[in-house]
Amino acid sequence: MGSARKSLNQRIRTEIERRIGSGQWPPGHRIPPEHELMAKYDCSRMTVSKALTALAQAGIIERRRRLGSFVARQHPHLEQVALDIPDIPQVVTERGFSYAYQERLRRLRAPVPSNDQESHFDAGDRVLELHGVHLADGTPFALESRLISALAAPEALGADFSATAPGSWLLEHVPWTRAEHRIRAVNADALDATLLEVDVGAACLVIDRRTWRGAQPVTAVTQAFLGTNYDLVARFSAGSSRRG
Amino acid sequence: MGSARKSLNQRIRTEIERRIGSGQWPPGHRIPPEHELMAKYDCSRMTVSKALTALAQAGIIERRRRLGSFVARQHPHLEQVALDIPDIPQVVTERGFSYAYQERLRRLRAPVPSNDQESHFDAGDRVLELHGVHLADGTPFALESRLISALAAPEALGADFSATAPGSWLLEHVPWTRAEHRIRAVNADALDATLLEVDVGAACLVIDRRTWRGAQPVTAVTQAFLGTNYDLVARFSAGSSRRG
DNA sequence: CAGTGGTCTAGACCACTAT
DNA sequence: TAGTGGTCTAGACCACTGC
Repeated sequence: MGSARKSLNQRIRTEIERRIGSGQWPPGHRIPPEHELMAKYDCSRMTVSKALTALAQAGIIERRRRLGSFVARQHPHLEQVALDIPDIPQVVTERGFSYAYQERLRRLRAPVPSNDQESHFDAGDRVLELHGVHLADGTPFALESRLISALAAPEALGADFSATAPGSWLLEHVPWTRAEHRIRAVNADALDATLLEVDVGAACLVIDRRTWRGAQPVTAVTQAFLGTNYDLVARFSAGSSRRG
Repeated sequence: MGSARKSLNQRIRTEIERRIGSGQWPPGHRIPPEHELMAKYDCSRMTVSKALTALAQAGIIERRRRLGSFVARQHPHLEQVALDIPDIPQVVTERGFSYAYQERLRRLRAPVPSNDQESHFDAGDRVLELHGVHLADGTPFALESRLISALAAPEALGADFSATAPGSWLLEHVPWTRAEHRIRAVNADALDATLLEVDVGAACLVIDRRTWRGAQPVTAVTQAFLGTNYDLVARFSAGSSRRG
């Protein structure tokens, strides 16, 4: 791939990653200490340190005082990969279909603390409850039931979601800072089956998402996709953890 | 919440994150330039730079020469969250059950290029095909069918997987550097249902995983969980992207 | 041109920990 | 005690880009 147009600390990082990726430096292998790398690359300690610190933050190496730096024995990414959470209108459009959101229910009510999906809302809060169907060329693509905090997003109460689906609207108006997701597989019940136009019992992929803005709960949403319609994709590449 | 025991650059980072998380600095807001932060915290530019660089790498702010640093308008994490991929023996053990892997099939064969899950293997390669059941206290917990490249892991051919499940064995012997995952929902077919001891048609969460070591394909595995048995969990917190 | 970030230097002091 | 990483300083030069 490319070359030269990188900073020195980036080149040091890349070279170490290459040795690890090729197996030349197996898990547990000791990486030369900073002063050796300083000599090898003829640079200051800060530069070496920047490269090694980045590798440590990415979980590729482990650094221990007095002992040195080592190729990580346990890939932390083993259990953590980047998951793409779908923006449904975007997914539908990318597949070449026309997208539409069909609202089925809208009401303002108090949150029910005993319900898992809404237990994070303030007792004094009110939530806008929205049920709807995401359509691709007029055919049901996914079901959505959502709660929006009136405290976090008062403008949502009067918003029109026929042009912009609630999820997209929220992203623009109330960006979140924290999110939790759960991914499940369920058999479609009678209502699901009717709305999705599938047989009762069909396997559906369900995503539960809850978001916060700081400490303030923003939304809780459950989206159901027909199993044969949609897969989630996740991946991990050592070295390009972000900005890839 | 802890305090004091943090480095200065960490405290600067945390304070900026707090202002962003609270909405005090909304998306698009300009963050004070480095020289102002140097004065405010009475420190050198390197220290301020370290804090801001970390925030930029986490996607929380965007930095542009001549213009300054700004709170990111579009959360890159919107569509990317950290997903925990389960290590099945660990999950079972954590739930307080005894774990066992029961091998159902083992054979060496050529990869079938037309099959999606094995198309990444070299035509000249041979794959060890393994089918098995993960048991929790003797009860089926998950099904697994796996292919292991003989080129990447020749020692696997003679390995005994009764003590260590194939996945765990591979982690120790042939760490991967790249992985791809697909998550689906399917209805259990007759065989699945028999092995998992559930009704035909029960919704199952299926994870397809393919891994590489550098350019060398290592393994392809499909794991099926009973929908009511297991949920995947993913989350994102701005600011504690790792190590958290 | 001037203001900003990107990177680097050549030191320094401290914390930690195997020996 | 000695070797290692963690952090910081007080500068420096350069690249980029809006004015």
